[in-house]
Amino acid sequence: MLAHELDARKEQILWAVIREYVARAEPVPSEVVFQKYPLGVSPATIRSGMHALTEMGYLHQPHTSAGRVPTDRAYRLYVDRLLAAERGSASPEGGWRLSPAERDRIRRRLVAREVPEEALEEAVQTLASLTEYPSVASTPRGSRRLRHVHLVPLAEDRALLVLVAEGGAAEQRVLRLERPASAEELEEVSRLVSRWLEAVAGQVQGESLERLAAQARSHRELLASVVAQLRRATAARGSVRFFVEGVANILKQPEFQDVRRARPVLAALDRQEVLRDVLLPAPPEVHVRIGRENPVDDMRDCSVVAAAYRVGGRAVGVVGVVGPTRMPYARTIALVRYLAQTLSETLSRAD
Amino acid sequence: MLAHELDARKEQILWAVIREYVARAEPVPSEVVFQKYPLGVSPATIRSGMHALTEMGYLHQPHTSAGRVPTDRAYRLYVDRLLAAERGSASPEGGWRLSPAERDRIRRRLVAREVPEEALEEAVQTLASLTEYPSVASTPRGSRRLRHVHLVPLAEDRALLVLVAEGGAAEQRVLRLERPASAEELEEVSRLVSRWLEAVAGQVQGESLERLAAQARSHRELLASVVAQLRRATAARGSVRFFVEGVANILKQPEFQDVRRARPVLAALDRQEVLRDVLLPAPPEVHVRIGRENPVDDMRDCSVVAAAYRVGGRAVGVVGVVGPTRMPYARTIALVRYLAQTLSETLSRAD
DNA sequence: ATTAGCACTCGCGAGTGTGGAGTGCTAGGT
DNA sequence: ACCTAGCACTCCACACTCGCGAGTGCTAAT
Repeated sequence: MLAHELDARKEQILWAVIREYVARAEPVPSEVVFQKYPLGVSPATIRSGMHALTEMGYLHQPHTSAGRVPTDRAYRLYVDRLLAAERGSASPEGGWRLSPAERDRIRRRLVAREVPEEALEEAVQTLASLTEYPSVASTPRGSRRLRHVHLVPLAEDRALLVLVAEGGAAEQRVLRLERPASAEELEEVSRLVSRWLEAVAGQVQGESLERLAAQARSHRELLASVVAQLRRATAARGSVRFFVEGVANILKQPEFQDVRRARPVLAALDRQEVLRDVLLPAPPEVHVRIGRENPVDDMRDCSVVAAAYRVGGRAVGVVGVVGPTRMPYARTIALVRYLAQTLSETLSRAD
Repeated sequence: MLAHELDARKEQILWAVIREYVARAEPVPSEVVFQKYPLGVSPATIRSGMHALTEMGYLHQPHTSAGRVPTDRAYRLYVDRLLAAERGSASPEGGWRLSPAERDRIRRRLVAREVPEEALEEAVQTLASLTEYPSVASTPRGSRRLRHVHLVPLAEDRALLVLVAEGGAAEQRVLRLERPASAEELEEVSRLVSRWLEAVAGQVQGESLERLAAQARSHRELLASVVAQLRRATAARGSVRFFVEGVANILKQPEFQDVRRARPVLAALDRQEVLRDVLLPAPPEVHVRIGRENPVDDMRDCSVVAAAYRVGGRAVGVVGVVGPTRMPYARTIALVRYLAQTLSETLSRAD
């Protein structure tokens, strides 16, 4: 930690190297910075700045006669500045505005997706095609509070159990009946359970469910099945699945031309538990994880940009992309943020 | 087509080259065949046989001083023989028996998956881990015949529309109500629509739905929403999604070490419409598509082994794997077949 | 018809040389 | 004190050669 503060010139040089490297994917020499970025000083001076930045850990030099490459640390500083600048002013200096055309494209693809799954699928597809990175979304984590249940007769030996959660999300389970039940009986049990759910304010817990089962002897078997399914359902509601799209995009990136680099990343994207670790601890605002900041070692060459989406004001899931650390952060952040926001609106409307 | 019939020796040589190439992933020289496969003739004779097979289009020689590689045509012949042999006898010569341990592993992972989605997810995961190839399953194509519907009150302005299809599969949609409806009204409309569905034997078509809407003036708006959702739902029921798992596996294969070869395949696996083309026309029995037999050009270096799974006797979806053409077909076929069968049982039981 | 022997071809990896890119340093200028 | 031009130095990337080894196809012998 030689110097936390970079003087103005070093910062200019650093920004230049980052921008240039993001575009070229190759080490950036002083000459290029000199020509493309009007810093008003000669290549030699730029070199000396780059030298200092290298010692400070912001730049890396693959070998003696190579240009410089930004480190994770450089990107981190850059992104922090970016986000700070955005918060600072309405029309931020370092910010990025999506073109109206793109905004429109996103909106169009997401409106009128009634079924949440479809909306999510559409969302990751859109994100993957706009960013050209693998894109991921988690399924909404439903409220664990159930509001009421409904039993719908299907056949003599089967009924459909409809669970309605707080917020209106519904879910269904097929119930096998040990002995045939009349429509009236089903109706009665539905009402019984629903009333009870209201009574305990929707908080369903194992033991209380047992008590309920014990209470109503007359419908013993039927209630037992319902309880069993309720328990499974509440357990399952905690679990999250992921929609992933565009994994092949990662192979377009020059840094992943070597299969040995690409495979760990692709393998990680295949594993649900990895996605959980990488994506889920995303705070409501846009979140950026750069290189080794990722909790999974296989992702050390990647950055994750993610944002939570909301249903009815509550953050219930996450959308994001996984790309190389060399990434146009401003644009990616803007895209992910806008997509999360649009998705939130879509889902809140449908639900 | 110089000779459709291969004499016994040529066939022996061809089988040897195939088996050896599947194991080594490198061109097979006559010497290796001579040492590992007791054909009772010298390398020189084997060479002459290989030469003939090359002219017949069953083997390929990458360059002058290289061994031989099987062509698509060779694999096709091999697989045809394999399947024919299986049909011929109970304990087939070229057949492959899964070990009891593996059968057990498959069964264990699939039993007691109530929700079809979970079962499919589990199925592709299992298949991917056993074969080490990308694995795919299509969601069950539901019957388009609806049996009855149920409206469940959610809030003042919303109701849940539960659609029950022939066979018992159910599906739900959230209905927004333009004006509040009483529980009784919902009940009445449910019954109305259901009765009508029975009347037309569950065959729902656009125009008839219109007529229905016209009939019952008293619930005009409510019916209109229901009809709209019904139409969407029947449209959606035709659509199929795919579960894909283990795509990174393809990068383990030596033939896909070059990103330029791997990318088209991974990109194809990302595209739903490609999966549709490649997988869906699978007849009930196990189906094998080798190399250029695939309808998609990007898959020309791959083979697809797929089998339909059934619910209640009706083939409703497909599971399969995508691997290199160099593939242990006997084992892969056995795995896919057994998995499809087990999945069928699981789903038929749950549904 | 099969086989041993052999000449021939071709791919592959090691080793080498060279051009060029980009730096770091230093001496001199403002 | 800071900047810059010039230059020596380092090291990579690429091309080129060379020789080895692998595996074949042919031929002549059985």
